[in-house]
Amino acid sequence: MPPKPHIRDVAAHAGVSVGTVSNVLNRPDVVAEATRLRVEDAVAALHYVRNESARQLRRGQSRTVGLIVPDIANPFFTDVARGVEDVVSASGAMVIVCNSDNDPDKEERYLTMLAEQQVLGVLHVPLGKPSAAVSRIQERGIPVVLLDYKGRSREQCSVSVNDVGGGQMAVAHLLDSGHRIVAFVGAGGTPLRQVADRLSGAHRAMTAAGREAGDLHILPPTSLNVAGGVASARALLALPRKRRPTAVACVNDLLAIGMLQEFVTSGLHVPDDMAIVGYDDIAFAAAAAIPLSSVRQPRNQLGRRAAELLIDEAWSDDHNHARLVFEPELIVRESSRRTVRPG
Amino acid sequence: MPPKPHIRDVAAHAGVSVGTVSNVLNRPDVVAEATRLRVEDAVAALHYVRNESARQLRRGQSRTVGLIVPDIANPFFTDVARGVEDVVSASGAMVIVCNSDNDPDKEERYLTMLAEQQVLGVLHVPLGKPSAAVSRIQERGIPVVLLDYKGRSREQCSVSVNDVGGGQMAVAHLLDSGHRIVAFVGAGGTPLRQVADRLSGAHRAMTAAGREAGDLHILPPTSLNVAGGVASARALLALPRKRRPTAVACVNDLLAIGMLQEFVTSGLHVPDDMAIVGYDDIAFAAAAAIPLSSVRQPRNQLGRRAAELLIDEAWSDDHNHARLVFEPELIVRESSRRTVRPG
DNA sequence: TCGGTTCATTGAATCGATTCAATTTGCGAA
DNA sequence: TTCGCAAATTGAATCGATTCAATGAACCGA
Repeated sequence: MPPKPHIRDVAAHAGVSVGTVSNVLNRPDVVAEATRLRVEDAVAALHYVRNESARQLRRGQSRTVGLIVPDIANPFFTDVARGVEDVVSASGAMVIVCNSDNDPDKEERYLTMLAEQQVLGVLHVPLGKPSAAVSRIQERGIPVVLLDYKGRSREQCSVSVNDVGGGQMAVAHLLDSGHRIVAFVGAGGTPLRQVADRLSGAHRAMTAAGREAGDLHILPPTSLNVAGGVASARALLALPRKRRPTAVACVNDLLAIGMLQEFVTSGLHVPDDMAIVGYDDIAFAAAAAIPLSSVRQPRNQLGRRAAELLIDEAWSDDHNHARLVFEPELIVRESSRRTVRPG
Repeated sequence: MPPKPHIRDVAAHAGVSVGTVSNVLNRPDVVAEATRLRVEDAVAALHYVRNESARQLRRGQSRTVGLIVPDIANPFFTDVARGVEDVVSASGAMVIVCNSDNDPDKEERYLTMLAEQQVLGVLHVPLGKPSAAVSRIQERGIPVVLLDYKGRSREQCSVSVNDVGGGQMAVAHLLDSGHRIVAFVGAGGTPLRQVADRLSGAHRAMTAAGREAGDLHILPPTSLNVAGGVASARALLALPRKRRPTAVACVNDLLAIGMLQEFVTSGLHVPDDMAIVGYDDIAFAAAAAIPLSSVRQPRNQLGRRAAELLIDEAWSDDHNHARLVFEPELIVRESSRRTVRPG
C-alpha cells in the first residue's frame, strides 16, 4: 500500500474507473448506491486523501478565502475573524488569516500571494484607500469584500460601521459631561481610515457644541496598542496642569486600557481627575481597572455579514454588490461617568 | 491582453520559451542578465500572477503552514500566532489559522483539510492526546510540530511550557499567603491537557504544603473565557460562607478576569476577601480592575520556536526532532498580594 | 422482439507551471 | 578555421484530480 494513494489506486481497489471515484467524491448523487459504498470503503481502507492542488488546478478555484487585518492581536479583529470563520467554515471552506501589521507593503504582498493561491475571495480591512492591487485582483475575477471600510457599491461589497458618528458620540458625551479640554488619542501618522473618520467625528462634536474644532487636543501618534496607551498617558501627564485635558477619547480600547492603567498607577482618579472613553467595546473593556466606557461595534456581525456577501458573490449567479453600514452604540461605564466632585 | 495571462503569454511577450520564464521565476541565477530583465519586464507589463495550484501540483508541496488552536479569541493564542506568523512569513510562506473551538471533531476535520492542501507542515495545539489523524498526516510526509504540548521527541518536535510547575507555583503562592480554602477553576469536563497538568500541579502544591490533595476545591467546568469566569464566580459566591474559598487559581486569565469582575461587582474586596491568580499573563491581566497576578508564559517565543522547528523539518536535510520545554514565571500583582486585614 | 429512454460508468483530454535531458550559442585555445 | 567546453535556452513530459462526450446496461411499452 503506497503511503500516498492516488485516485487511481482507489479506483483499482474498488474495481471502478477513476471517473467514478471522482464522481463519488464530488457528486455522490449520480453514482449508484452499491458502487458508492464500494468506493467509500476503498477510500477508507487506503486512507485516501484528495490532493487539493490538483483539484484546484482543474477547477480553477480553491476552497479558501483570505482575510487581511491590520493587527491580529487586537481583540476587535479577532472577534471579526471569529464571525468570518463561522460562516466560511460552515460552507466548507477555510480562512487564511493575514496580518498586514499596519504596513502597506505587507498588505500588498499578501494580496498578491492570495491571488496566486487562486482564493475564492478576499475579505480585506484596508489600511487606507484600497490600493491598486485590490482592483487588479478583482480584474482577475476574485471577489473582494471591503471590511470596516465603506467602498463604492458599484465596485465591490463593503461592510462598515459609521466611524464619524462613533467619534462624534464619544466626544459629545465628554463635552456633555462638562469637560472643557478634551484630548483625542491615536490620530496622526497612521494611514488608517478608521482613525481619520473618528477624528473627524470628534471635530464635528466640538463644533456642534459651539467650540472650535481646533480646540480638540490631539495627542501625538503612537502604536495603537496597550503599550502605546501607556506612552500617550505619560505624554499627557507631562503637560502643564493648565493646558492638560481632563478627558480623553481613544481611537481604540487597547489605547484606552493602557492609558487607564498609567493614570491609575500615577494616582489620578478616574473619572474625577480624568475621564476616558474607548472605542470597540472589546470584552476586556468592561473588566478594566475602572470599567471602561466605549463605543461598541457589532464585531461578530461585521465578520459574518462580510463573509456571507463574499460567499454569495463567489457562488451565486445573481449577485448584487451591497454596502452595509452598521451604527455604533455608546456604552457608558464608570470611566466617564459624570460625578460630583467633593468641594 | 487576456485578463489572466499564463506563463506562455509571458514567454511569447518576452520572446523566450516557457522554460526560461519559469527559470526567471524560480532560479534567476541560471538565466542571463539580459534575458532575465526582458522576462521581468514582460511579467510586469502583463500583470502576470503565477498560479500556485499548478506550481504546487508539480512541486508536490505548498507554501502554507497550518496552525490549529483551540480558541483564537484568547489573546494567549493570538500572541502565539503572532510569533508563528513572524517566522513563517519571513521565510516566504503563509499561515492558515484554524480554530478548533475546543471541539475534537473540528480539530480532526481541519487536520484532514490541511493534509488535502499539501501544506508544508502543521503547528498543532492539540486539545488532548494527539489523535490518530496526527500520525496519519505524518505518514504522508507532512511535518507536525506539537505546540503547547510535550510530545515524544522520537515522533515529532514539540514546544511546550511546564504546566505542572505553573499550576504548582500558583497554588503554592496562595497557600504561602495564608489561605486555607483554595479553589481551582476551569478543570473538569474539558479534554485539554494544559488544564489537567495545571490541576495536577495544584494538587502537588497542596501535598507539598502538608495538605490533602482532595482539600483543593474544584469549581465545576465552564467555558474558559470571560463569561465562564463570571459564571464560576457566581457559583462560588453561592457557597455557604464557611465552605467558601478565600483564594482562587484560574486555569487562564480570561476566567480570572471574569471572576474578578464579578467579585468586584458583588462588593467583595480583592485580595482581602478573595485572592485571585490567573494564568498566561496576557496583556490585559496587568490592566484589570485589580492588577492580576498570573503565571506568565513566553507566548511569542512559543510560537516562534515552534515555527522555526517546523520550517527546519520541512526544508533542512538533517533535521533532528527537538522537544523544548519552557519554564513559566509567577508574576505577583495586587490581586493576590498578602495584606494585613484591619482588625 | 424492438426501439426508445433513462441511468450508470468509462477514460482520454485538460488545467498551468516545473523539470530536465537535449540542443544551441558563445568563447577561447590550438 | 576548427574544436571543445561551459553557459544559456528549449520544449515535451509530468504532477493528480475533474470533466464530459461516448458507451453500455437496464427497463418499459407497444
